[in-house]
Amino acid sequence: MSTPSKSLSTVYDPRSVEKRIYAMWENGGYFQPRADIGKGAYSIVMPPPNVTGVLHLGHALDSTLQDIAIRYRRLAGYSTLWVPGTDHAGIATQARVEQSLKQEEGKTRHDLGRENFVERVWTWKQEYGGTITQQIRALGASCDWSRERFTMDPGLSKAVREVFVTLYEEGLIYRGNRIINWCPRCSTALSDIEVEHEEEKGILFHVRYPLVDGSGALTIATTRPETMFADVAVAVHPADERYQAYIGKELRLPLSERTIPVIADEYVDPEFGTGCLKITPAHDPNDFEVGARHGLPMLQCINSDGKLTDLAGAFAGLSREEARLAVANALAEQGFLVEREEHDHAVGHCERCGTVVEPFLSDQWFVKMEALAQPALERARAGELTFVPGRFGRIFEQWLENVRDWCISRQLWWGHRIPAWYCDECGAITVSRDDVTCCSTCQSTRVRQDEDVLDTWFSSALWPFSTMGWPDNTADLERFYPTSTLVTGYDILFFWVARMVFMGVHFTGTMPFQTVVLHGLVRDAKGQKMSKSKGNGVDPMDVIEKYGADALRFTLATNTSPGNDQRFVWEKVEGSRNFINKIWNASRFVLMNLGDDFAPQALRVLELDLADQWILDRLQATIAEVSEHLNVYDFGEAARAMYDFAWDDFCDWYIEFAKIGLYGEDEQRKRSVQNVLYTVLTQLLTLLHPYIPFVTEEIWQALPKTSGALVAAQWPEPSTNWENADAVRKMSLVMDAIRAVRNVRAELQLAPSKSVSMRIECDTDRDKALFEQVRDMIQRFCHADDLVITVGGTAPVQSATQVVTGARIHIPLAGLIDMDAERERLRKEEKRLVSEVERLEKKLANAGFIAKAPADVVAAEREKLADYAAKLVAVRDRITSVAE
RNA sequence: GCGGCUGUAGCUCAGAGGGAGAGCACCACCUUGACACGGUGGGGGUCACAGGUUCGAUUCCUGUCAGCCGCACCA
Repeated sequence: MSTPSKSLSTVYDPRSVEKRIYAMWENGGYFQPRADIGKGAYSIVMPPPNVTGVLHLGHALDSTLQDIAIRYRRLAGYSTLWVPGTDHAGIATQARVEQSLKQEEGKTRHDLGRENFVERVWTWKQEYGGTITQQIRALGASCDWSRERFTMDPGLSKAVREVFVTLYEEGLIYRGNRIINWCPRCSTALSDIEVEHEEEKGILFHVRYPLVDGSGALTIATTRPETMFADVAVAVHPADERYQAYIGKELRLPLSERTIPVIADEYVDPEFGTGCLKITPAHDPNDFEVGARHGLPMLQCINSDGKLTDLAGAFAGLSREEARLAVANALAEQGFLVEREEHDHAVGHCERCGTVVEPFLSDQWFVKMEALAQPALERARAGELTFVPGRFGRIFEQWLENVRDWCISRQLWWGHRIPAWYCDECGAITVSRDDVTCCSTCQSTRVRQDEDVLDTWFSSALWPFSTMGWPDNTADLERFYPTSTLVTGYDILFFWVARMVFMGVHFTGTMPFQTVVLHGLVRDAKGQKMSKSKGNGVDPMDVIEKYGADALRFTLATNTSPGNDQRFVWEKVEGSRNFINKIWNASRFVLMNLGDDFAPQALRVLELDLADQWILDRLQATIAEVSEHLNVYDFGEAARAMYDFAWDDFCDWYIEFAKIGLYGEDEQRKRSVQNVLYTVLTQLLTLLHPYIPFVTEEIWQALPKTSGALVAAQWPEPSTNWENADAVRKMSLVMDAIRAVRNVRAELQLAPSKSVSMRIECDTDRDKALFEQVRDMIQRFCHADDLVITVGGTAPVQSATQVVTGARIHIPLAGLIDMDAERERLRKEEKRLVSEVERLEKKLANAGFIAKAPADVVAAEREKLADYAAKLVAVRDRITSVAE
């Protein structure tokens, strides 16, 4: 094992560390829930990525946030379980295997046959299924791989069957001939939410349909003239005076010899188009309803492959797109086309392949939503589910209030085959938990199983409990279900979260999780969505390769704010890498200064000096702040608190203060500082561990007397013993003084290496005592070889002067100082102070403010005014004494 | 049409009813015994606009404008 030490590189190298550390954790069983229940159970199920997919930044963000939540609870003493797994991703996986089949062998799945094809997909899964889980490991995810699940595992398949059959028996799953969303390219039905609507420019064709009796014509308006061969009526609004006389008459459908009736239906909007609506029940969901109301026939003129049927006569065989033009032209030639009007409308596209979705009449299986949505809704409204951020709760409820039945059958081969068998003898349907060999009605053995499989989201909806062994009553289910938190992107709120909720409520009687944390998308540097087609994607594995997993994690977690998108910028990763390197080097510093014989001891308050007291106060405040943010899943804010403490307070200030004690002669002082350094570092590493687990573990392993692994260490408690407002107040004065001197040095261009003399004139003996106490710090930080501290007195004219609370700091610079510049600087300072004083005087002169503002606010403002006023007096004095 | 998000420094973004913040970029200085993936100092913002509530608003409310996103869609 490499140890950070003097002999080692000053730059942390994640590549030499991460694999080894991960293997140590995984082989050590650290990711499995501890046996003793400790503070209680805390569990998360991982949103299962596509088994044959590769990791993208969205997964990386999602996994990082989950890992932070899990590692935090593990350190805090909970028995934690994070269940990983993958999803069979029906359409995507099938499409990929079909593609390779085509490329390599020039075959289609139909050439292979169902059984062989499915076997081929399983082989594919064996071969590529491990990629993404390996990538999740590379990220450092502390999930329990011994419990890894796949949606098509026997256990989970059993759960799917149980749910399907139960819902069928309850009448909540039914088979029906209805209009569904059909993707002609994927050749399967889709649910409503798998359709993406996009605004497109279209044409509204006005077409004249002549009356059979020759007494005139009605003009309908349609964007889809190619569907007119399946028209079965023209509808007008019953109250539309223009068309009263036409209701009940027959029209002759142009381009075909059929006649269709004019009907009246409230659905028609008289204001739109011509007020006459052609009714095509098999090709439009609204027309389907109208047709059903009026008992109209359902004719189909477009097939499942998107081409026109024989019903279209001469147009049969054309694609939908070709037919639209051809039909419009034919209508124009024959004088039926009255007008072409530009018309913007939203067109549905297949979420997966982008093909325009066809409303298609077919036999499909549906989940009846009302009975499932209602109880879920009631529980959500009763506050049984917490959303972070809260606004998603309303969006979630609105969706559940309006859901329509869920089409769950897919015309694919890869997935959970629908457990329904049709009898060729009597036509009955047998739905069963076990495979069926004979009809449950007539006992015939001439039964065949439904060809379709279930929507992948059907099995995902059961994930929180199916992964735990449901429907069996397992120990895990008992202990870890319902789960504590679900972390996922807001983009699958409806697809996944909502469905888990109603399935969980229905089948387990409880919400499947208590809290849902929704994060945003990771976009590219310009704010655009990353996509393969745009080629703007960033591979997380490249980031890990170049900067380490910790840097990637820290970048993603730091730049997240609840529910909002973030942009991926390489410079941010660089910043994270730099921070990690800073931690590494601060640790090296501590290690090389502890000495070989170091044994941590309890801190003895009396031995602590001001800087020690200050850093411990800051530490406990940081612990409290980080814990509070993590408790409410505010990952970004927690990270910021740690970053500021680590870099500013610990590295920039405390380590520099510590050097005084460390390099001094006082052995006891030295021990004391070593103990403080050790305490702060170990606790800081623990705080940081959920975000940057690798580097913190690596350092932890090198620290003396740390037993075991950091992954299983203890989260620090903020200790009230370390609260020390007095030390903080004093230190902030000291730091102000140091900054003031640095400022003078920089402005007067005094090289840092050039030492100076200093004279601090205090207002009171108390102030003098304070500066005497921190004399070493001031001299070291200001590089002052000579420091005089007095009460009152007069400084030489040839000095640069800074005024701080309670004192004036003079740096005598006879001959070196441009007094004109110094006077200018003082006047600038005077101006600043005057404006502050005026602002506060105005505020305090306001009677309303004095009367109504809280007393402590008024007091604080008065104190500020007094401070500024005193400084102003001092600055003016100085201006007078340096006047020419 | 309904609903939501965003608008703060050149860039990317935090923040909060009471003196405008960070990182990066920029300028100047510094090889000080953890770190140049570093240190010190500095410049830079009417917190989109207009009203309202309040002693006090960049923060809360309403509206406007701009950008983005859901949901529902009338052919």
